[in-house]
Amino acid sequence: MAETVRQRQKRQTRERILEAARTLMAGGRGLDSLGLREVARECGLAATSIYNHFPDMEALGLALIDSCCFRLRSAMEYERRSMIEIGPAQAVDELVARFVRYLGESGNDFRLLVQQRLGNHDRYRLRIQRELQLLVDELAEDVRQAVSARGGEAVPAEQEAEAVIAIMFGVGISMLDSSAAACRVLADHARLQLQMLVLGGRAMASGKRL
Amino acid sequence: MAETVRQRQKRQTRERILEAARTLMAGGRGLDSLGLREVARECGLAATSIYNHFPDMEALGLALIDSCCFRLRSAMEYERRSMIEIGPAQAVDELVARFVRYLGESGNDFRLLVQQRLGNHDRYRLRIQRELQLLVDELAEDVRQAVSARGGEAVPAEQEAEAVIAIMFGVGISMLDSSAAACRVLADHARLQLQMLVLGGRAMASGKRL
DNA sequence: TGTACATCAGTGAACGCGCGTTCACTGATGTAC
DNA sequence: TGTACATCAGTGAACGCGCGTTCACTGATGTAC
Repeated sequence: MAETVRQRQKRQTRERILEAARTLMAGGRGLDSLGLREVARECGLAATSIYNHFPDMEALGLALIDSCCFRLRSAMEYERRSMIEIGPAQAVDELVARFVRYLGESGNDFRLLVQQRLGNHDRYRLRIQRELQLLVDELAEDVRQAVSARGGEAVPAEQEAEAVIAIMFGVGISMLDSSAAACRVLADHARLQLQMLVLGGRAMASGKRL
Repeated sequence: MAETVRQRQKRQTRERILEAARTLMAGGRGLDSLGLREVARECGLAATSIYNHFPDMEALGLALIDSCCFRLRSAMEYERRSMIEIGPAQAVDELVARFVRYLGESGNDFRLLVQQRLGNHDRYRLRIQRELQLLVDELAEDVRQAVSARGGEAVPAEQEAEAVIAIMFGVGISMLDSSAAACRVLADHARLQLQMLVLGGRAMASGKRL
């Protein structure tokens, strides 16, 4: 059955609430300090109306985290598709370029996720950890596929993927506070660091050790 | 002139306040949500007494951040000394071992620092960014010295150091939520990832490209 | 050394404020006949 | 199609509570003579 007017309005209001919360988190505030009345004010609702959409503030926070996870996942999943076809050098460039684009569009999401990954709220934290692990797993799988498709030696793919994410996130965090010019420099850093890592993965796969 | 009784007591109370604040931050709460009365309760003082030591809550937060930075710096600075003398393989092991020990002793410090690095409070954030940059700079300098002492080729030291810190922090964050057994596995990951990176740095220094 | 005064860490009451949540209510939308 | 009733998103007042900060005060410690 088609959505009734009431259902549509309710859905739209819910989206307005989440969008308002997302707006308020810009600037790096902790999710701890997000206030119900503040969210209501931001989206032009009475404070109590929020309770028609979320049973309490915790549920609102979780929904916000979920939407951030979804956007991160979408951005990076699209990315990983193309990685198999192009070579490792281009793959690194693509990966960085897309991550930079994601940060430009959803930098505050990223900030929120990394922040809450360390927060005291178990459900938020577990949700984010799971999401990031999926990211690593998918990247590792792609590394495996890409390498085997090109007939290369086996590399420690899972470790390489983990390090790739760590390096990108590290640079990403620095980018959040940087000007556009500084971001370009940081993106160069990320590319170089990832190249270094991938070279090391190859070396290790062909038996080299420190 | 020697410290008077009053001065000593004041200093000790100040330390008690900071220690109480530090205790309360265990478990990953945001610094945003740390309350004055809560801190006072934790260290057995009247709430208003805090104002004899810190002009406001912001100053208390900043002092707390400072003490966390100091402990991180001390832990890692001691580490870096020995890096020049031993080889790269042992240096990686040492680095990871000391970082793991630091996390064991001051895991909550680390959590707080990484969290506030993304916070909305400019002074906190800048202080932490500066501290981490110093860590990277010192590590880069050591990489340069160690490599040149052993007659190796020039490696992109600054980039390597940045990636080393990113990888260690990434693993460190995962360790915060992990059992002792899982931590040992994660430490293995860190070692492998760092070895991979250093191998890649060497390859890159000798002209290899992707 | 003893005394009189100054300093100042710590106290408890009070301030105005915004918090999350509950409640009874309104009125537009949906539904059954 | 028209009507009578049910649903439920949104409202505004009210709750108890803890917040950061101020203030005048106490009494132990420090200092000058």
